Amino acid sequence: MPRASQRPRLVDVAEHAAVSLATASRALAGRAGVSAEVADRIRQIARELGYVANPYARTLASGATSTVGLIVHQVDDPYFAEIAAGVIQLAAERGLLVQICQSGRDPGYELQQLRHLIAQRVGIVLISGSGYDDPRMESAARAELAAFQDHGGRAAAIGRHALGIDAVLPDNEAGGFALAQHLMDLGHRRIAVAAGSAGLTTVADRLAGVSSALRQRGRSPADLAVVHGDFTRGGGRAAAEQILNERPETTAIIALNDAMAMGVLSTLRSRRVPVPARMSVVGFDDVSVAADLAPSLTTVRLPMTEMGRTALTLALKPRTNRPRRRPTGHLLVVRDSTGPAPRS
Amino acid sequence: MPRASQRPRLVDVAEHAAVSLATASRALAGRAGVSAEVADRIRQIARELGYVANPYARTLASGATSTVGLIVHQVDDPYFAEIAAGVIQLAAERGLLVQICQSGRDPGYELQQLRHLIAQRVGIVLISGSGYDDPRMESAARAELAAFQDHGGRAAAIGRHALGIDAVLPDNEAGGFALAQHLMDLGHRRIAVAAGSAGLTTVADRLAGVSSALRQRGRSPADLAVVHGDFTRGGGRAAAEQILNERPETTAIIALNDAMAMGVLSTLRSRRVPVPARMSVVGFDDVSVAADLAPSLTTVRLPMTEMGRTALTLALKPRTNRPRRRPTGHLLVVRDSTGPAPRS
DNA sequence: ACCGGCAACGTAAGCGCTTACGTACCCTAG
DNA sequence: CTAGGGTACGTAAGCGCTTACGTTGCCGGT
Repeated sequence: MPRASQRPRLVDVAEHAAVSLATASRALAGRAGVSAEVADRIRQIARELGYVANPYARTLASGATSTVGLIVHQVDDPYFAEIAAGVIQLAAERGLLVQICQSGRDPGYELQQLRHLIAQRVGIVLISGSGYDDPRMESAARAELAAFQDHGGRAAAIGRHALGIDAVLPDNEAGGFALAQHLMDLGHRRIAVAAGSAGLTTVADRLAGVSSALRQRGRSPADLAVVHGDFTRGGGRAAAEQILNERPETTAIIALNDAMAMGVLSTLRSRRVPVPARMSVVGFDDVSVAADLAPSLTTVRLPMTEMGRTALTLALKPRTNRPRRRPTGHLLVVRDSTGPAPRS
Repeated sequence: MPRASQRPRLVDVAEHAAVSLATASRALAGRAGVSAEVADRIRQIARELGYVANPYARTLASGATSTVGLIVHQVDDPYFAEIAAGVIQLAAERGLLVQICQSGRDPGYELQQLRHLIAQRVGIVLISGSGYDDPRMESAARAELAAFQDHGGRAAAIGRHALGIDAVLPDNEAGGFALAQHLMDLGHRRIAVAAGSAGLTTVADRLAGVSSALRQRGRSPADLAVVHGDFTRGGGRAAAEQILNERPETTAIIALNDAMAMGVLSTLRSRRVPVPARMSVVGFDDVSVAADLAPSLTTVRLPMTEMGRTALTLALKPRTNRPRRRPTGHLLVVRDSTGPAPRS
């Protein structure tokens, strides 16, 4: 069989430079054992020939992969898109390649994708999205990742903490707390929450923050009307419908992410409920469109792109005994979707 | 050096089945030359062992890659995110892995990414985004892709046509035509265009459609106020400012993509120009948020996710002599951002 | 003068697959 | 009964790298 590719190989470089394969390899890897002049000559020749190492051969020989696998729920969800953008940016700077997978918010499928990535021998796994409450799935993923790491793989999570790996974590609870506080400061007493699926840890955490803000003001979290949907615009629309129908006295809706907040705004608009005059709305994440909505959305900003970069940075560092947790900042961004509670 | 990975290898499977490497390989590849019973036994054992072929070894040996490289301008731009989602979906169904790169709208960097992907020996290259007017870059990319295809690589473009490879192409001209026609039907005579960078073929095509609609109504395209920015919300905001300042008589703005339309709406809102009462606005693409904006956006729908899938499908098919062009449908979606021209 | 040691290179053994080619065996036709 | 041919395997040669280990030559120290 003839050689498949016509690209120059390391032997070609070595021959041109009249050195052995080993020397050429060392020179290009910048490893010791080659005199400076020879190394320069080899590098020069490699450049002239347009030589780029075959990553398949390299990985096979060395066992060290340079590709990172990224699992997101959905790439066309702005939250994940921004995270992915961060990962891809940094990977490009480092000369790494990113293989991306969608889990479609399905824990079973996510586990399958994780296994697939590992089977494909990626060197680094980055997993984003909310953790699942389902102890089965979560511990299966945890086991998979532990085995992966034991064999030299690197892994980091973005926004989830129960996987036993390094994680970049926003303070979801403090964010929820800030949102609830902001609304109470504006005089709102009848607050409803448009929450994502009940099984997500992110939902639980953000909700806990809201509850604790209520408690701090001497109010019972039981007063809170919590409606679960999914973390999408459609979920937000449905949640808003339910809130308007079942809790007409509500004056403020906390959507636990921006996608849901957009759905909530959409429903309020079609029901002709003025925002914020009659109803205040807040979101969470501050995806980039949030500022351009009408009205612009009050929300908690998470640095998604940076979170992506940080996760990769973390995974690139030498592993520590115990998984590291890198907190991210968050910031309440007050815009036009919130205002004083209406006097009724 | 010890074996890096502890994963089962093909030899392990072969030994368990008491057959040779070659037989095991043939059985798992489903190739002829193995009796049915033996093949079944081998497959069974592989399953029990959790054997998954090492793609690095396989690619090195066979020369056939199973990874597809995807180049987009920016993953966190909804237009590209939806295309990427389509590609990733279909790739997952086919067991392929997607390596994704961002070009950041920079033709030079895009070319670099293209070279990088090819150097990384991907089997398929999918390139999206608008073509560039810069003949240097475009023909360099063209040459790179031609060489890639000559060595057995597969390539397809999404929304650009000058690369000499298979392409999935929306009818940008017809879309522009439909938008202009819609506005003229509503009585608008002072129309401005918030266009993307002048060097993009997509911009030229959409603009040509607008012009030809004007000509069809006996009006001169020279009347059109065309402002160039870039295909982002910021570009849209700036364009709208300029239009309001320099062409106050304008009653309708055609933004050549939805991102710009969002920027235009944002500026109009802050300048307190009622939409559509005083100004109509249209976009292009119909990204998923378009329907949830306030007012919801009249735009031309492009099936982005499907375009991504189609491009991969095209690249997967055996190559033809001449590059194929697969058109995509488009649809004028009339929503609340357009209305009759104000009587002044 | 001799020897230990180090720097600079070469040799060759893999990494885990695919696949061309060789071989044993059985079946059928002459 | 044997030649011919097909089927079902096994053998082994790579794919293009990395890297452990060997070899050479030169230096300084005693």
